[in-house]
Amino acid sequence: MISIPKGMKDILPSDSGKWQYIENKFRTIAAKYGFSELRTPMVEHTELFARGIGDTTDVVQKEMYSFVISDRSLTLKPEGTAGVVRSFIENKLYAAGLPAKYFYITPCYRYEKMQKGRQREFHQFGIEIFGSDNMLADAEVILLAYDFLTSVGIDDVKLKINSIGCRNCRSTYRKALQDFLRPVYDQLCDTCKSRFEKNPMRILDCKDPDCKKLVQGAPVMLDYLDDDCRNAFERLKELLDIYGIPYEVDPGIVRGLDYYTKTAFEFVSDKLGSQSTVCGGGRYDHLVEELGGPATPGVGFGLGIERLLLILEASGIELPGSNAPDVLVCGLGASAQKAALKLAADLRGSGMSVITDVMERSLKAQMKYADRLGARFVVVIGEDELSKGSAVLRNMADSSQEDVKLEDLKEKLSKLLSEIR
RNA sequence: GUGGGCGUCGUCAAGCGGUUAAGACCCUGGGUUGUGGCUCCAGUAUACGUGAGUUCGAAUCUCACCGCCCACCCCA
Repeated sequence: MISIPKGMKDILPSDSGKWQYIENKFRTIAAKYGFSELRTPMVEHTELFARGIGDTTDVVQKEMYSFVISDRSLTLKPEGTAGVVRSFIENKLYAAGLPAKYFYITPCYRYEKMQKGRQREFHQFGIEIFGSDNMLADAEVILLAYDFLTSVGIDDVKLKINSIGCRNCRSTYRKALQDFLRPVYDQLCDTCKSRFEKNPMRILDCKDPDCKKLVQGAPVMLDYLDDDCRNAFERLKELLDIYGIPYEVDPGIVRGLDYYTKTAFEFVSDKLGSQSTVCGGGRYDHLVEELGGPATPGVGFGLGIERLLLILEASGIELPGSNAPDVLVCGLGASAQKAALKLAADLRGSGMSVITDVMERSLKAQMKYADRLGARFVVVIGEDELSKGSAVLRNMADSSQEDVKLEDLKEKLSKLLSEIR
């Protein structure tokens, strides 16, 4: 047997309804806020991610699905934003006027070790707003995510926000933090030693008890923001209050992708094991420019669909979206079968979901079949009914049944079905 | 890259040195009623991850490999 590659997951028929529901919900909400879908290819030039995400990040250094074909190095997208930015620039979408608002739904690929809430192929949807450096844009991005999560019934995720400043404040802060830690460098744990140069802000978040002690009293990013960035952060908090979105300031939020500036945020859940982030995003004021476009600020989020489903499941939230047919039509005997098949086609024509048996099994077996599929009604046509020009209509929910004239059946059924829905 | 746990019918799950390797669910057929869900009867399976080793004897013990899961790291 050839099995699925590690880290990949089939989305089985028993689950695909949930996926469709989630995707539709997101499309609907995104449209409500004026976002349009932008679809970009699965594969981009490796360089796009190296420059966009940052070539010192873990994602780029060791997690990309890259391959060389015909002397070009290509990579399966590890996240959604870079491709959208590339397309925005390449198609000169900025010329159509700003702000520009897009959403996407896409698989992503990262070569990592599997664990709860983490796969090598995973699915993400997200939004981006280009052209606004105003916190109204950041707040709208967060609002949309919040609106979405609430609308699918999730009410216990926490929003954590932070500002990691612009380039200027960040480099002064970085220095200050390194200066603070340098005297105790030798006492840091091994991972933190390697973080010291690469990503010193992560040291603040280390779980090692020794490191925790050592970072006591360390400088805090928020104290190093320049006036502009501090005002922006205050403004963002104000706007979140206006929208009535609860949040908590967490100076430990440091997005792992290099392109972020100022606003960084995460929606976290305690139902995800150690991968607690279900949605993450922030502002990236230089990404468009760095990738060769006109200086254009941007802000957006990405939300992990698998993680969302994990939360929903752990919360006992049932999603609508069953594939149960409306009716099973059963014909007993050759001429009744003929009538049944015609009837089924007719009913489908009027929009109902109709099953007929394709194994010519007994009535009893077909009833079981209907039950297993969750069919709401069964129509039985036997020789008796056929000669009377009628059929038996059975309601599976309450086991009631009645004779109905064939010509009245369609109308009767659609009436009953509309009552149920 | 580093740790820890686990691999028995399609699924769940007993068995822990000698068993015809339980049981339940699912599935199929049938009884009560041309008719499901409840009930009763019957039926179907090449199930001990792979390979070595220990032993008179291994699903049970040892080792290796493979696979799955979880955690570190990182992130959606």
